[in-house]
Amino acid sequence: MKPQKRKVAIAEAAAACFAEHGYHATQISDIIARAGVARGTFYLYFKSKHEIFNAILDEFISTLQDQIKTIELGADMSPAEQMRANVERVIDLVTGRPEIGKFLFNEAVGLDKAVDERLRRFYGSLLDMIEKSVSRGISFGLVRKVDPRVAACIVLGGFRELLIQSSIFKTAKVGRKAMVDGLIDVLLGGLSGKPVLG
Amino acid sequence: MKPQKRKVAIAEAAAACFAEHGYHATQISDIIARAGVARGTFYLYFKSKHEIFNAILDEFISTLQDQIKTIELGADMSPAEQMRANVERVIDLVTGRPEIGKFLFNEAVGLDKAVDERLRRFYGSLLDMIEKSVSRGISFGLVRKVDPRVAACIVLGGFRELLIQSSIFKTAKVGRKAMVDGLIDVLLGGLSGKPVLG
Amino acid sequence: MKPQKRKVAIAEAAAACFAEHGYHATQISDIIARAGVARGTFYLYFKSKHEIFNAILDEFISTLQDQIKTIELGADMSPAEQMRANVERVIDLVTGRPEIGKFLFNEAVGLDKAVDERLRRFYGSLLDMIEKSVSRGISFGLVRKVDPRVAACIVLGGFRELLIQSSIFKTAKVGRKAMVDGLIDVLLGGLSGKPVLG
Amino acid sequence: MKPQKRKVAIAEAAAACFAEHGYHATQISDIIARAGVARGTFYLYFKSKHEIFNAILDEFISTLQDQIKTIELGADMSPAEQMRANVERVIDLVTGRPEIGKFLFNEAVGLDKAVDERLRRFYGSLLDMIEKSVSRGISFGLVRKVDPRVAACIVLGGFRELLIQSSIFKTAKVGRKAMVDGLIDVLLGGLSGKPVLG
DNA sequence: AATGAATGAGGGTTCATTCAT
DNA sequence: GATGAATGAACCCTCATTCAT
Repeated sequence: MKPQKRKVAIAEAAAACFAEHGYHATQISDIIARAGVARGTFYLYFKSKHEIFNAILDEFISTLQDQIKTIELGADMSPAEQMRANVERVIDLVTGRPEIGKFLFNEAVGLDKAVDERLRRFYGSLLDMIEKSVSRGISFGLVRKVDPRVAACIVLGGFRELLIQSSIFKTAKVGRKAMVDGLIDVLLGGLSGKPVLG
Repeated sequence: MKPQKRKVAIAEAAAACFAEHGYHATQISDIIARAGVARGTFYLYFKSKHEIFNAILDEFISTLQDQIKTIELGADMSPAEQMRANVERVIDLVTGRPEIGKFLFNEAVGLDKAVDERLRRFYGSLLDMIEKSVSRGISFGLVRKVDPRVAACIVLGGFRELLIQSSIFKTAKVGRKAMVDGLIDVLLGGLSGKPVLG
Repeated sequence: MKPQKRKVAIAEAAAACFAEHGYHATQISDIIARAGVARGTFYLYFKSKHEIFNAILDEFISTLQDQIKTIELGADMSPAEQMRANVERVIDLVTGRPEIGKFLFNEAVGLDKAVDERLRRFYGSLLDMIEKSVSRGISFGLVRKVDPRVAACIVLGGFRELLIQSSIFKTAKVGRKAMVDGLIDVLLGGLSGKPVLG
Repeated sequence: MKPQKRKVAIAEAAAACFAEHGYHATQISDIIARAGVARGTFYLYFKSKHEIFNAILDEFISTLQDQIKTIELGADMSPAEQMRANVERVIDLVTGRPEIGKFLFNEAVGLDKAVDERLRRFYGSLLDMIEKSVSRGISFGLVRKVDPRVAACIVLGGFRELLIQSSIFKTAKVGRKAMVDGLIDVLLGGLSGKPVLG
């Protein structure tokens, strides 16, 4: 097996272990057993348990990041269509590789200061992006006058919870289309039957 | 110091340590140093590190649970007022005792199967509660026809993210009133200026 | 309760615990629970776990010792009768207070150098006593010419094993009379139907 | 060093420590210091202190057991010769490896219920074996009519005590031949010059 | 590159003993 | 005398990492 292939195989084994049992409950023994390599081999490819975790985290963050495109106003698709496309890509990614969701939404939190900081920055950048889109939407009259930061939190948190419940925990039995439609419907249309706050 | 007081003191020290560094990074030595007791004293009050963590988790869950009342239709307050009161109580709790938020929103996830299951059930029950409220709201014409489960996820996840960002991470500099108003405004009124999806 | 009575009560509780679970498996908590006294009270009467064990051992050794009288030639009873009386007294003691047997035959061995040494000396003195009796018996023509030390070992070990099996483990279902008769019969008469070794 | 050799080396170090200081007084540190391995290495070969103790106990029991052959009537050697051969083999074993005697006669008693039970069963099976031999001896007229269970206890206990005193404690300075001859002489011929109890 | 035996720092827990009340 | 909360030294075991082959 080519070195690069072996490295990927080990990383995949590790990702599966981490996703299944979490960082601390995963031992190097689990990873090498799953990857079918010897203990020493593991350390030929990764300096430490910590390092492989971070490498996986990096890759998952950027993979997820890649699915999310900034919403442009003058593009081919309307902003709503762009938003829908973003949502669909993320849903498809997490549905297809649930370990990414487990990693980024569940396991990696509270592990250590550095990891926490990375995740915080990642979600912070998503929030900033959403906030900016909302602000621009407001200035173009596409979005109601709402607090952009608050709205961004709700969009991000709401979407994440929906993904966790439906794609990871499976407690919300919602199909892909229903998820996208429902998410957009609720976020854009709101819950109230009539205008709120006057 | 009375035994009960000492037990509380140790639990508080532990909660602070767990909130600050997470479960694994917290050593018994940290807890007893913070509580100012000897090693043996800790085990006089708690059987193990695991047990004290669970005890704290239990208490935090029920404290948080206590802030959330089922929304009744025929009560003194209107459903919207009841919802606002719930939101305010939770915000006040987490603002006043941020370690509760850290515990329930961050640290406790991915620790061990039993803890995960407990948190999942807790959030599951919140989701069920919200879902039911939404369903009832729909049947009474107070809420638009939306997917109640999807809506519940968005309400829960949106609220949680807002709390995390504003009360814990402080990246969203939003005051209490702005949080409540913003949350209710966005969730009930939606983002779109005009009706969406027809 | 009078101090002396309390001390005895604690010692009895300890003896029962030691006999039942052995030295190491017995915790101070077990002893005080059984004696119904507080932890501090225990240390008012005994300096340490070690000390109470030794005190009990001492008492048991001397109680057992008291049952064994040196066999005198010119006494009222014949040497055989004196031997029988010794055997009967020991059997009665161990049958009536099996914890003495457990202590002296089982638990106390291998605990620590000092205890081992005490037991060894105790058994050593018994061996010496028996050896002397055998030697005198030989010189008076009451006992065959045998190696007195070897004979002493066999007498002591044989008797002890019989006691252990019948009075403690109950694997040899032998009544008191059968024990005494059997022991004396085998030891004095030997197993062989005809003269051995020429 | 080959793994199997290392395992044996650790076991031997442990056996020496246990024989010298007993189970509880022996620390893992003692064993690994004696074996010249690191702490982790110990646990590579044995799951726990308890396990290595049991492993050694097992081996010693079966080694001892191997020296003792059932006495057959129609064999090449006479029953008396077979008995003598058994005795000689056991004496040689315990003399050559005194730690076996310490283990089986001393240390392992009162350690824990399971160990006690194992030893009890081991000695019980020896007793049964001896008892059967005595019974058969009686029915063939080779042995006097005695209580076979009582006789078995005396044979076993007498032999054990002789071994302890001569090969382990060295308080009975008896050579190998004197031990065998003395033991057989006393057990078969008895102490009394004339028939006892009629 | 690959292996897997060896390492040892580190942490959770126990329990005999002390001491203030 | 009596109490029982507090103490802390001691010890077993784990597991990420190393290194000789």
